[in-house]
Amino acid sequence: MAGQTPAGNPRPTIRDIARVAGVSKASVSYALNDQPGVSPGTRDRILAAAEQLGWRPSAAARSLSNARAGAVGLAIARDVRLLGEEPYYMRLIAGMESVLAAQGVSLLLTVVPDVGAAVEVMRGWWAERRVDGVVLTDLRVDDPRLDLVADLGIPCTFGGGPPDPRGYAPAAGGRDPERGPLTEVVEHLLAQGHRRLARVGGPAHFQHTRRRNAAWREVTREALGRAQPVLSADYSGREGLAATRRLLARAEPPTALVFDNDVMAATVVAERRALGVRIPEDLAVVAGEDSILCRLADPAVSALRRDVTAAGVASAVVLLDVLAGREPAPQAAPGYEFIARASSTAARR
Amino acid sequence: MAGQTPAGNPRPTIRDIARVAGVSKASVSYALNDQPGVSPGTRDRILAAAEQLGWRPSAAARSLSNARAGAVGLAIARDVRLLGEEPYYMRLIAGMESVLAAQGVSLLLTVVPDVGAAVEVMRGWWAERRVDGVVLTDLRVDDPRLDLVADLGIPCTFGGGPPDPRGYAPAAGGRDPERGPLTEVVEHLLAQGHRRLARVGGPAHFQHTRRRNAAWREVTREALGRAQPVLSADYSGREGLAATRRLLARAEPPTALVFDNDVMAATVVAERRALGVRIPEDLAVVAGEDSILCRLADPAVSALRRDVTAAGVASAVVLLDVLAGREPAPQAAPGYEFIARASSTAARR
DNA sequence: CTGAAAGCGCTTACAG
DNA sequence: CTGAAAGCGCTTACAG
Repeated sequence: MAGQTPAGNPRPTIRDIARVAGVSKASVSYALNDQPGVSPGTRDRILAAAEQLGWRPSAAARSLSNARAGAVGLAIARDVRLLGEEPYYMRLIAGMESVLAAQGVSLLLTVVPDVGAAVEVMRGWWAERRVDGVVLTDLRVDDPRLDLVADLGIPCTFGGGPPDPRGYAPAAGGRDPERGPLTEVVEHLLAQGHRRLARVGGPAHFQHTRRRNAAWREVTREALGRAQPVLSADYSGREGLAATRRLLARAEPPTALVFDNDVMAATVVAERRALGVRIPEDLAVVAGEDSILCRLADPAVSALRRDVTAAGVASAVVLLDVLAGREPAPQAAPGYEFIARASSTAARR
Repeated sequence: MAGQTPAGNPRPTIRDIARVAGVSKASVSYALNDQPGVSPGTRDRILAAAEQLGWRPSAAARSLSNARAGAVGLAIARDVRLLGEEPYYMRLIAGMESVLAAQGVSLLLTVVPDVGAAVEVMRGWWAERRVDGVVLTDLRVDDPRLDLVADLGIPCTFGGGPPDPRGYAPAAGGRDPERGPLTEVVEHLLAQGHRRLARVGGPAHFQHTRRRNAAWREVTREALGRAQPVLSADYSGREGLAATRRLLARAEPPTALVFDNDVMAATVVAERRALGVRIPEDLAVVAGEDSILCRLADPAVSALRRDVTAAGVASAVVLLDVLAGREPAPQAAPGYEFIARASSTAARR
C-alpha cells in the first residue's frame, strides 16, 4: 500500500455540489461558509449535497483565495539530545493542538539546532505563506526571532512565559507570576530549618531564567534579609553537578539547592555519594520542573509542577485571537503545584 | 507586534519576475523549476530577477496546480502523560525533519488520545489535501489506520519497525532485526550466570511488541532449551511493577528481567526495596530502551540503545521515495547498542 | 436572494 | 526556445 498512487475517484469540488443542488458555485460557497446571501431552503439543499458527496474544502484553493494558510508554525530550537529528556515540548504541543484542531488549524513543526536556524525556517514558512503565525518558545534576551516577527509583521504568541506580550491577565495581580511558586519553595525550605539557600538556574540568555533569577533574589531577600546566590547551568546533569560542586566549596555552603529543571536536580541526587553529601540531611534538593525523573530518584525529588499543557492551550488561544484580528483574551498565569518529597523533607530519624 | 496585521509591501509573484526579466510567466516557471524550454541566458536573467525580488513560491498556489501539498503528517496516538515520559517521538521527529526540511517538505503534527482519533485526523488531512502522505507509528495488530491508508490510497511509511512495508534491506539478513539486540542481551545475562529469564513486553496489540515477544521466545529457546516467559504491561511503572510481582511470586522465579522500555525498568529498580530484592544480586534488570532514567537509576540500568533518530531519517527517506513515485531505497535495520550497567552486572564483592 | 465573472499565484500542454 | 491561454478549487465584489 505504501507504493500506491493516490488514485480513486477524484474528490468532489463546489462545482459538483452546485450541479447537484442546482445552484451556482457562488451560492455554494456562501452556504458552506455560513455567509448571508442564500435562502434557508437553498442553504439546506446545498449542505445536504455537500454532505452526500463527502465534500471537504481544498486547503490549497481556500488558502489561495483567502490569503491565509490555516496553519501555524512551531520551530523548536534545541539540541536533539536535550529534547529527548524534556517532556516540556510534547506537553506544550498537546495543549496547543487541543485548541488548534478544534478550529481546523494545522500545526507545522520543525526541530532545529539553534535560534538562527529557527529564524530561517520561519522566514521560509512566512515567505511561502505556509503559516499564518508562529509560536515562539524559550525566548532569549535580544532574541533574533523577535526582530523577525517584528520586521515581517508575523503574528505570534509565546509558549512558556506569558503567551501575550502584554503579560498575564490582571488576575495574576500585576506581580511577576514566577514569585508565587518560588515563594512557596522558599517557605517550605525555611520551615525545614534552612537558612542558606542557592539556586541553579538555566542559561542567562533565556528570558524565563532571568525572570526567575530576579524573582528568586527578591523572594529570598524578603524572607532572609539578603538575596541568596544564583548560578547558571545549561540544564544538563553535567553542568548541574559542576554548579553544585562550586556552591558546596564555598566558605558558607548552602544547605538547600533549587534547580531550574528536573534533570539537574535528579542528577545531583543520583550523584550524592560522589558529592559527599546526604540528601536531605546535608543538602535539600528541589526541582523547578516535575517529571518521572523526580519521582523515581532516591530520595524522590521535591518539585514544582507547572501546567505546561494549560500553557499550550493559552498560547494557541492568544494566537487564534490575534489571527482573527480580535483583541487577545487575557490569559491567567499558568497553574503550578509544589510537591514536597523526600529530597527536601527532613525525616529526622 | 503580536497584534499586527501581516502588512508590508505585497510579496513578489512570478508575474513581477516576468516583468523585470522581460519574459512571460511560463518561462519564469520553467526556469524556476529547472525545466527545459528556456535558453541559458534567459534562465540566468530570470533567476537573477527572482533573487533580486526575494521571490519565494506561494505554497498554496503551487499546491493547487501541482495537486500536491508539500507536507506530510504525523498523528501521534498516545496518552499525553505517557508522551511526556517518552523521548521516542521527539527523536523520531528530529530525524524525519532533517530529511524533510532539506526537500522543502513540511511536517504536520498532531497529538490525539487514540488510534480512532488519529484516523479521523488523517482522513481530514487527506480530504483537504493538506498532506501528501503520512507516517504511522506504533502499529497495532488489526490497525484501523492501515485500512484507512489502503482504502484511500494514502502514501505512507512506518516509524519504528521497518519504514518500508516490504521490510528492511537484505543486509539485515532476512532475519527478524529484533533478534540481534535480544540475542546480545540474553548472551550477556547467561554470561552473568542467569538461567531463568523473563521479559515484560508492551501491550500485545502493538505489532512491535509481538515481534519482540516472538524473537524473545526464539532466542531464549535456542539459548536455554526452552522459551522463557513473557508478560504484558502498558509501559507504565505501575504495570511494570505489577508484572514483576507476579513473576517473582512464581515457584521458580526468574533471576533476570528484560523490560520493553526504560520507565518500567527504572521503576522496578527504584522500588527494589518494596519488592524485597537486591539488584543485581537477586534480580538483574535490563531495559529495552535507553534514556536518562536508566543512567540516573541506582543501580544504573543496563539498556538497549536504539538509534531512533536514524529510524526517523529512514522513514522520511522512504516516504519521499514513495511520493516521488520511486521504488523506495532499501533501508538498513536501525542500529542498536547494548549498554551493560550495574543493574545486570554482578559486581561480586 | 441568485448568478456570471474575475482573481488568488502558480503549472503545463499547446501553438508559434 | 518563447508566449498566450487554460486550469487547479476556492472566494468575493458586482450586477441582476
